[in-house]
Amino acid sequence: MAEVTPTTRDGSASARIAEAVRRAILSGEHQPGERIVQEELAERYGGSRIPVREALRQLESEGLVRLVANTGAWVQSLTMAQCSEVYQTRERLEPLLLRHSAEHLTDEVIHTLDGLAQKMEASDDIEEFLELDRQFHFATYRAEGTYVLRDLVTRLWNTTQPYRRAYTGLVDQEHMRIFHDDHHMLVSALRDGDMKLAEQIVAIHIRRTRVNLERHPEIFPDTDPDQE
Amino acid sequence: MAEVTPTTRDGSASARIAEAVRRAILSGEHQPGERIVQEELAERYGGSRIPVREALRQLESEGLVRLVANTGAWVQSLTMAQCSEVYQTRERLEPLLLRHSAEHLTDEVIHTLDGLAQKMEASDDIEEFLELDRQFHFATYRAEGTYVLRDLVTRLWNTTQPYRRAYTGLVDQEHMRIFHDDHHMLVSALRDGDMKLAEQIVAIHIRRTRVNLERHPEIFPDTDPDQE
DNA sequence: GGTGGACTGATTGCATCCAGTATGGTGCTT
DNA sequence: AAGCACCATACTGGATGCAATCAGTCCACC
Repeated sequence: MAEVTPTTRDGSASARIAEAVRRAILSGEHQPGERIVQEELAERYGGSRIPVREALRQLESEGLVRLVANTGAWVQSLTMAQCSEVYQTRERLEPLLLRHSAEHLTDEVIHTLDGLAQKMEASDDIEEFLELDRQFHFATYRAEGTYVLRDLVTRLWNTTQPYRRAYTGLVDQEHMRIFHDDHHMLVSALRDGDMKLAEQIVAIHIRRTRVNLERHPEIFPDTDPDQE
Repeated sequence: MAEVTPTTRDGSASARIAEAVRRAILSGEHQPGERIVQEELAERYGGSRIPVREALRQLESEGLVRLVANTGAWVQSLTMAQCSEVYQTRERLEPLLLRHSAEHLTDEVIHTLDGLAQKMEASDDIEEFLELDRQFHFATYRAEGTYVLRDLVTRLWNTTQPYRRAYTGLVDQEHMRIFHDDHHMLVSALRDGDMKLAEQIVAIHIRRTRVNLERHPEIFPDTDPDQE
């Protein structure tokens, strides 16, 4: 999986564990709402509970894990409203990030994008599809120099990953067709260097996905047990 | 100081320390680039280094602290480019947050806003000014139910606080006049229920501050020692 | 039979202790 | 005198162990 880590600066155990748990959550190995026991992670990744706890703190700050004092940790689950909120945030931020990336989108990058878009269209495996989709969009986000915005967007993608997975399993041919069309249109706009259009396409693409997600309340938890 | 905590869910030592250090950074007690020694914090807040380390991990994730493995922790410092990036992000997000808050902006809230705007105009103390400014804007952000977006905005405010402080000390009468006018116009638009205008004012207000900040490169660190 | 309370097992939170690593200073070499 | 290597010190990273807290269960009582 690519582009999963928002902010890792050291190679210590706690960072390693944070990365591993993050991947486990994003890959669907740990489902939203699932309990996380410190000692299990410690044993699994070979260490004591100390680095595990630090990793969980970090993941909590990233919105992937929910900690309750003296009680435990759970994989964060979002209500539909919260998920929608994240998507609305992405609608605003990703066009901005794309704009910052404009100068780095060389012919070579665009060629890669084209390849990814086609490969995605040929894919019939959900996990592969999700991974390609992620690679595609982040390939367009190459803003360099500073990383605040890309980190932010990465986190937003991460927190909504489980619902993207659930939704992808439900989507019909017609919507999938439109989804792929968006990608091809984006590649085309970028090839023409029409950044204004590209930004609009990204915003619409995200919004389209959000609206579709909102049509499937069944993939979200029924009640929202006061998880602030 | 109000509205400082983005995501605190427990009352344990590590959460208490995180809160205290966060406040110390935001209040200017700890300057960007300043070294943070775990043991000093442990002694100061009464505890061992374990909860201190967890607190630092959390603050790192919030962008207030920078950790380097086996070396130490520093108060995060931003380059001008990074600071500008945060402001551009705010330009996109705060109007969205304001829109979500619309239904909660009762007459009473607007009266409070008006009071804050006037009090700010009368203030000649930088710290008081900064605090009032924060209170003013967050009083307009009352979106309830979900908190992702408000947490995000809180974090963005937090990471740029030191530079807002430095800039406030430099600003001249003319710019200050415009700054206050923005606030009064915002109150007026909210009073009229003209949310579209209100959103525009917020965006312009943030952009104006960003542009002014960019005119003062001297408040940012000269070099940017590869702090990713 | 249902409800309330006490107990027990499991798990978290934290402190102490030890090992590993980076930094700064000193002395030696060229 | 300048540069380099080495060493000592201070700090961080992690493991173990103990106290505190929560959840789930069983039993008594209504």
